[in-house]
Amino acid sequence: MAENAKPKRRRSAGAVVEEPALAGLELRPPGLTPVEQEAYRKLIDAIAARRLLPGVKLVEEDLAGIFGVSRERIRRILLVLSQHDIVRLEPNRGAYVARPTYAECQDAFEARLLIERNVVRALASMGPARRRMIVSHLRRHIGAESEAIAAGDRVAEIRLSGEFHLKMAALAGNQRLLRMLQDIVAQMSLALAAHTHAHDLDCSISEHAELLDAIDAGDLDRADHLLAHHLEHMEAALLHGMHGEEDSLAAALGEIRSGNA
Amino acid sequence: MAENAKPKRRRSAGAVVEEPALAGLELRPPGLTPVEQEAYRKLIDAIAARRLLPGVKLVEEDLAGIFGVSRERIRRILLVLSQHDIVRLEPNRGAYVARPTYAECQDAFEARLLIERNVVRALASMGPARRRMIVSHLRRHIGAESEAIAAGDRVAEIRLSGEFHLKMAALAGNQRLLRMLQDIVAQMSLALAAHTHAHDLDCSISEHAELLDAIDAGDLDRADHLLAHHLEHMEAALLHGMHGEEDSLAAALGEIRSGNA
DNA sequence: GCGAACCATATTGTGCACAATCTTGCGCAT
DNA sequence: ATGCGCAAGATTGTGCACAATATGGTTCGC
Repeated sequence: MAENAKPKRRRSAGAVVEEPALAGLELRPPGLTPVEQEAYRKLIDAIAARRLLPGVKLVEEDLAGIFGVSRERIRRILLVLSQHDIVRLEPNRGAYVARPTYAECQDAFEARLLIERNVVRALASMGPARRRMIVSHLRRHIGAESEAIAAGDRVAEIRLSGEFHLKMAALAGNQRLLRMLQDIVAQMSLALAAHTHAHDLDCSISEHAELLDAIDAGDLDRADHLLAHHLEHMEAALLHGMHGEEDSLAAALGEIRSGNA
Repeated sequence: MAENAKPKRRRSAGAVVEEPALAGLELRPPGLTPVEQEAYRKLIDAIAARRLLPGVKLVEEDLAGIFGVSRERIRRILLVLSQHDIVRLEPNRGAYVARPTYAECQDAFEARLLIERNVVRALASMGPARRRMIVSHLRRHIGAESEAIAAGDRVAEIRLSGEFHLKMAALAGNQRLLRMLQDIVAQMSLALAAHTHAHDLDCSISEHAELLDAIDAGDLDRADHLLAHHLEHMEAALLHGMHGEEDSLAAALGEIRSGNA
């Protein structure tokens, strides 16, 4: 009687089911109607897949037309996105896909390392049964990553690579840390798109597999070490790509890559 | 020529100045006009000072009258607050000050411990000169806390106690971690208000002083240990207060303490 | 007397119209 | 030819009016 009003859902998102902890992965910003959440998710997807690049102007009326909703709804969505540092709102000028600065990236990396180390530690120190469950799920995910690479599907590869980290966080069970990481991953995706030219090394899949092995074995130190390496790898690549261009002419010229449609 | 457009600011907020890193303390949600940010800040202040209790209904028109702005502005502010889990927006029912659940508090505590340990570690491992600067600032803050206690100003005491932690984060220099902690502290303030009856031990000031001594001495391990103790102290008190009442009759009855004006 | 449907009121949700602001392109003077 | 100013168009910002929904009390039927 006094239970929640969500009797029978689950088993609707296709492949990602059977594991309740993964339910938190779905983006559900509060205060938005289902229709708005849909559009919100599509925007985030577009960013994760690099279809929306940093600096692109998001014209309200255009978005309204694309998603088939009114301009005020778009307006609310943009406001929410701005709270998560995914969109930059300039007064009287409009909304732009965020272009993270050097300092922001450094901060984000520090936060990410902090969160993910905690996540991996949590996973690796769970009971054997639960750990087996988790590892099995993540191995399947890596399988999907491999397929995407084999098929040459660059977009899917990028998306799945980021999702791997989010799935780990979801499985660790802390909703708050998961949401923090979601924001960070999105921002990092933007930073990589903006400042990295050869983004061949977003996330090497072999490192994912090794990390998973360590978790499987319950080897805390090794898992921690591998993760730290993995992330510092990314950080070095990104921060190197950004080195010196920040707030400089190059960054300004980089803004050219706007252009709608 | 290619520098930022912030030539000479600073030195405007009265007592809290002379330290650039503390500038990040001021709440500035993006996408809100200055007028809206003002109202936003007042709402957060009211929550930090326990003048706004969890579960209280926030009627749009009332707030509009109080702050002297239009209803649509209030609407935007509430949407932003909902993104930070400070306000719960129920469709067609209205906005309510959030009442964190047991699970949310656990997650928040884990995140908080993670962030603050990193903050304290960062502070304690800074160079001697910088460390002296920081410690001096924080000691002055503790002085203010003492005064509030001596004067019997309960409201100021609560506010300053929470602010101590935020100042440490601000001085550590990571903006993103700071903002995360701001959200967590606000939520925790709500949780304490909602579920703790004798909230005499929000934060004991002597623990702040001890922690600061350890940072001053550059004693990483001791600082880390003291912080962990300090927070676990709080956690135990809160989670004990909440034990069993979650989603139960008690929680439902607790909603009675609404009443506007 | 009890319960259920109904209506009045209060509150939130949404679309629209217009105001404010920025951008762009043109023309004019130097 | 170059730079300045101005006007037209495009885009964002805001208030208002009305629709949709929830709430609480009342009345009617059993």
